[in-house]
Amino acid sequence: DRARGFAFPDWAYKPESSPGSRQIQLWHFILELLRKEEYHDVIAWQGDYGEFVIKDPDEVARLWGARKCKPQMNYDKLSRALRYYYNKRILHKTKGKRFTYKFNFNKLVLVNYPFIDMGSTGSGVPQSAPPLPSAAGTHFRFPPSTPSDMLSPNEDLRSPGGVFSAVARRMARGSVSDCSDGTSVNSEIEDGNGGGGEERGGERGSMIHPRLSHESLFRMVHPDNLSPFPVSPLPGPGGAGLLAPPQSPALSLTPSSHLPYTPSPSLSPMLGSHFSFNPEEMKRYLQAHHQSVYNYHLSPRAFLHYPNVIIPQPHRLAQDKRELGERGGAERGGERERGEPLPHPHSEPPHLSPFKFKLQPPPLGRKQRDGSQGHHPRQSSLSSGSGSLSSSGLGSSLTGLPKIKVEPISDIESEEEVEVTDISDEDPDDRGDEYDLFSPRHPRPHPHHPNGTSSHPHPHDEDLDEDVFKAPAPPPPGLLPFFTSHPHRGPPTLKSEPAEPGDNPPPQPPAQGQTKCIPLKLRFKRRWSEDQRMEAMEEQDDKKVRGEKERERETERNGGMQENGAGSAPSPPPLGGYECSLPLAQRGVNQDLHQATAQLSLENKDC
DNA sequence: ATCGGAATAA
DNA sequence: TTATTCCGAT
Repeated sequence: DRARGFAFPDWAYKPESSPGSRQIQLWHFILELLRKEEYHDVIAWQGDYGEFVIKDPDEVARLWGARKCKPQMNYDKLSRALRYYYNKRILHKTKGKRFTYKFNFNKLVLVNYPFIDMGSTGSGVPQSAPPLPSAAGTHFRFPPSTPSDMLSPNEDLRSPGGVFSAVARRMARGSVSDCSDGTSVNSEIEDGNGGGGEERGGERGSMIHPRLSHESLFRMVHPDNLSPFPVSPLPGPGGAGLLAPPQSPALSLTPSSHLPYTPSPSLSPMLGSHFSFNPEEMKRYLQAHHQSVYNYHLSPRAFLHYPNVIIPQPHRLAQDKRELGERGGAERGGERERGEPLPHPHSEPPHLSPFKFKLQPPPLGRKQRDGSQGHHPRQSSLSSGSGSLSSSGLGSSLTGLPKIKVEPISDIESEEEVEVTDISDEDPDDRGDEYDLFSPRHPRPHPHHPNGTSSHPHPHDEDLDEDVFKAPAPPPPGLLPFFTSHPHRGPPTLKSEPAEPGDNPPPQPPAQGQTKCIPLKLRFKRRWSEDQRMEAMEEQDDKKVRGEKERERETERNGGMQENGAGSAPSPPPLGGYECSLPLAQRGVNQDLHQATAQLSLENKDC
């Protein structure tokens, strides 16, 4: 079964119709390659955070083809697949840079996947490298009776030899090359017997906790065994250790900040109620980002996995700021703030920018879809001063809503395009489970950002990445008003139902401006560029806040927690000097590459 | 190079 | 559903 032999956790595989068959997805594969030094001449992190360059498109294609047993694979095809990620917002293209794409790692990832270690070990890793999942972090403590028991007390979790390294090593085998579906070939993980072996020899010796199973560890991180993040476990080359290469030094909440990385989102509340973390930090972190979280309709459910995490409530930044200042220390654990949803800070009431809604044929083959629909409105477009969406029938019918594509009429930039996808046909329960919350499959954008100034994509577009979003929990049936036009003018805005004081976490706050409701039954897909602009704005705000409290925070940081200062390399001087150091052991690298490739061929023999 | 529609596969 | 394949457009 899959239980024992996966190179990647389940979520990394696309569920295939056929039960036993799951295949690695391209982006995981890419991440995989990016992790391995052997392939650094083929593909490597480079440039901004999350950015990577395919140095040898043909080779990458070849490798991909090998993995998928598609000998006819070429870059043209591969790139098409990559382009499909654009709308999924897993990737986007770095314009102007050949063969350069950018992963969508971002703060949302952090919010959703706090276990990702934002720290760094200081190894010469490119800024563009993503953070690694890690049990690291000083705030993190393994509860007794968890796999942590198996860890030596002194083990520095952050080090390459840390838990995740072990996990990763275990998970890693055979991941680079098999035409398998993850059900068969990769089953040698636990015992390290199988075909992989590439770096196994080296790893073997350093294997720290042989008894830790991927599963157990994984569950530690993710109760449901659903990792949101590419814990893609490719063991690093040789004994170097798998964490060696891609440690990201640079995942900061505010990329433009001078801080190497932000204080603590690295706190890793991964153990459910067992973990410990600095509430203050977490709070700050969350507060700094909840806005965007909400804007992106991240369901508070996402936090269910982290009981101690205060579910962010919509606040105004200024307010947050104040609050932060006030509460110096103690935290009331699970208490939540209940703030009035406020407009997005930087919402400008721009002139109305009409959208036109392209109705898209609803996906066929869905239950209620066919039979019940009186069918979608036939308007191909409509202008909306505000909330005209309701006229689309959204307000009255929860089902049978057509897919609509929203795009600003006035804006030539196709990047402003917004797509609204109806999901009314989905079973609300489907999204109920947390898995979905982490699922990369359901991009959700939000209303067009009013900010008109940032319409031109800067060449140096800040690397404000977005992540993939998940639809929020559906509101109690029957309570859905939907789009309500707001008295104010402004771009069409969506409104969400005010939270029921009771149990249901508050739905999304306005994404912006005097925005309102977002039909919970809608999912949005939007291009990054727009998100980025949006994020950029938020970043500004963050920075503002940060700046004012910088000193204070500095103090807190040092006092309240050691971050990664203690155990391992102090804040590494990470940035810079990676690309330059790339052409290091060209020889060795190539050798490794050959080796790997050879092995690849070997393992693929059964294609 | 890059993009994305269309048809199709698994 | 996620690619794969093909391909015309930019």
